Amino acid sequence: MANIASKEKIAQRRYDILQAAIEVFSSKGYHSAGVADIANALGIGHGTIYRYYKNKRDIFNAILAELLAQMADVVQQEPPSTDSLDDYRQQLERIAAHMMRIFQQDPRLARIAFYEAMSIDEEARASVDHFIAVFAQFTAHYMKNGVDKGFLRANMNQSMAAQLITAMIMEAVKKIATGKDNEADIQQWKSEIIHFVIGGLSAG
Amino acid sequence: MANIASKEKIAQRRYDILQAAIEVFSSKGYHSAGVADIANALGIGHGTIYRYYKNKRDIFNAILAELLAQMADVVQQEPPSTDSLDDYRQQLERIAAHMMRIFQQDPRLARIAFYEAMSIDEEARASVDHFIAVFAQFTAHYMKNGVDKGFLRANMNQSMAAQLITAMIMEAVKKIATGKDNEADIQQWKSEIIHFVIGGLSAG
Amino acid sequence: MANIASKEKIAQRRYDILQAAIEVFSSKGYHSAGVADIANALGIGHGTIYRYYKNKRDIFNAILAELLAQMADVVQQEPPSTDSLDDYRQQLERIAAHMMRIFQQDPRLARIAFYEAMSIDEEARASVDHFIAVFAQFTAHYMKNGVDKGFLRANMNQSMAAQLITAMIMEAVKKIATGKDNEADIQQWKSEIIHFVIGGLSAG
Amino acid sequence: MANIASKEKIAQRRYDILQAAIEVFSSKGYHSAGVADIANALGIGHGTIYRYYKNKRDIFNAILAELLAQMADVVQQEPPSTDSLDDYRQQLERIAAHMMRIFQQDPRLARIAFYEAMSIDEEARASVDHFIAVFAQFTAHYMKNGVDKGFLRANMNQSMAAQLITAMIMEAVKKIATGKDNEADIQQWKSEIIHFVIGGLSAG
DNA sequence: GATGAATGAGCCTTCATTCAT
DNA sequence: GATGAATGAAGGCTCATTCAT
Repeated sequence: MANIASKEKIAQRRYDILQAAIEVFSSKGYHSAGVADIANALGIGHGTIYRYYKNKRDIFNAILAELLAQMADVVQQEPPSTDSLDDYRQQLERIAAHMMRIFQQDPRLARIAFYEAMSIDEEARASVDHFIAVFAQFTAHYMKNGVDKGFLRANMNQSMAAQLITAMIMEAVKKIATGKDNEADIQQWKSEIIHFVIGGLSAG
Repeated sequence: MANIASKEKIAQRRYDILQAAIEVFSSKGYHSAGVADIANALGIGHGTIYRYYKNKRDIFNAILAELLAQMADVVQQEPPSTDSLDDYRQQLERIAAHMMRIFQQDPRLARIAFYEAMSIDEEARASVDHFIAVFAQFTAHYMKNGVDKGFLRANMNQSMAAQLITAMIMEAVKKIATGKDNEADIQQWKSEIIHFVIGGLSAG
Repeated sequence: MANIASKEKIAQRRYDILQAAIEVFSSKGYHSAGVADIANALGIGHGTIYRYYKNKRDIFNAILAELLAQMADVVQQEPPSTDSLDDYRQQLERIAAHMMRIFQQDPRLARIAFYEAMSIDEEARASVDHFIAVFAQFTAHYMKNGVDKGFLRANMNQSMAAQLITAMIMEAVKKIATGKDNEADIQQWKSEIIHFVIGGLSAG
Repeated sequence: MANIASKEKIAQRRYDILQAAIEVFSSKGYHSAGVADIANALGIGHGTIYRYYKNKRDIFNAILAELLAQMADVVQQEPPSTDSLDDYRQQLERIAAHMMRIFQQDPRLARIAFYEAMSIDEEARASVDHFIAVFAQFTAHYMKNGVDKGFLRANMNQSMAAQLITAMIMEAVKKIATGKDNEADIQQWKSEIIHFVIGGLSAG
């Protein structure tokens, strides 16, 4: 029992550190932020941090992993295929909405994933790139399904198209995280993306 | 005469340092790269660097400024308006091609502009963001023209649409810089973007 | 309790660093001395120094402030006025003796206050100059009292006379700190100063 | 002939550099001043300086040597002995006046001799100290003469008294150089010093 | 378990000096 | 003779990480 309580406490501490680190990394940037800044934000000794994370880099990893897992959920919750253009449109809307919601809830994550992670080291960048690639692969998969079923046009480079759609979604995500876009704006971002995708991809 | 020769030499040295810095910054990242690395790459003393640039940050600024100027040329060389959907399509193609060419010629610049610059400090990030915003404004302007002339649909958020187009172009640019895409791939990227834009925006 | 012990330790460390810095600054000079020299003298890492003082200059400031405070005590412990030439003579003796004792105990301080401080920057110099000025003002004040009470001659420039007395005391101080003067020498220095002052200032 | 002209030119250049160095060293301080600052002040290349002086330290040496020589003149022009208290008083006045004039003409020298020189290295400090000692020895010599001839009291430490007189003169010199004392002030400084010395030393 | 004192690798930057032109 | 480009020693300072308490 004590063990369980202890485990919960540990988990809580790890979580608290992560939250503080998100705040610190997103406001000062990974390189300018010090481990001591994170500890200060929590009112704990900075040595304590090292009892929960191997090092500064490890904290960032944890943030990133958690965020990427959250983002991965977006596609994993989707049915692997749709049966009509309208179905696909709705799926696209759900995915975009879901993705935007993550960053609307915690806009600081956008800076961490899209800016800081890209300049720490090869591994961090690869980690994000890999997620984006996987996301794009899902998208490509949806499109292949649409082509196979005939509701999307065949003469496209599915991979590239998927990457462009992904880029549009990510762009909207960044803008929503960065700016002060409200719910109506989010609807518009989705609407504009849908226009491009449906208009650009639909068969005939 | 001596003065002219000297000025040329100085310009050459500044250029050499910039090139070495591009290599070093893009391969190790701004933060991990030292001024000494740049000097070593050139086989000169690191003190010499400071005769040509105020400090490490100043070198990065120069790289960024040069690159953004090059990118700004892309839209500044374009006519401010087009008269038909086909004209617009061609303009879009030119812009995308031009932009991709810059990074195809020196792919290292992509990492510098899109990754490193975002994590150095507020100023560097703002500098890139501002360029992107201006670029998107040009795009928005082209679209307003199309709406006014009736060859683009009126029911769009011009600003958002412009930003999404910009995001697609930048995405293609990054991919071309990062990957080993050849001329054919570049054609395809353009083609896919055109499909999205024309399909998604055209009237009727 | 732990806190108190900690505070004591911190105070001790600050004191140790100050002592080492006095040694290093007085033997090599402020400019030639490195923070690493101070750390080496203590057998500690140089980074440790920065936990106790903001920077090299701050260490010097602390030494100087401490010394000037000690010197300020000399006059602040004196009664503001005396009633006879003999009283005044005795006061002068006390002041000179007190001042000389400070530097006899730690001769290295003389170099720091009178030589190094003068060449670090405007602020350090002003700091010493200000102290000297205040000291001279006290002296001038004592003299005005003597003139008012009639035991010192009226036809003098009190400010200048005070500055000259101060200069004599400081000169003796420097000589005592620099040389290997013993107790007897100190008595003589005092005696000679008294001769000048009493002989030069006494009324009638 | 060409040689003579050349020698004159060289001498002129050395002199110009010295003057510029006096300005630069006295305004920024020896350590903060760069060789380039001196060259800039003259509008010449900083490499040129090294054709006239071995190094930065050598320039300072030259300034100091020149100044000390000038100061040495003050006592060397004096008769080795005087025959009455009044003669001695007049000699003292001449010496003080002469010394003050040097620094009134070029107040920048005060900072160089009394402040900067003390913190460069052992040699520079020794150089100034040696001059002061020699100056004090002359003064002591004058006093021994006075004691021998009976117009100065015998019960004094001639060396210390001489050093105190020297200190007073140097103090007045510094004040005159630092402040904006006019001719009348200079007279007063002399007057106050005389009062101390004559009052403090005269026999009976 | 928590703490924060200690550490030193590492990096930017300055500037006196040299020397090829 | 004059120049200023090049150099690299030198040093101040930061901060991630360790570990004794």
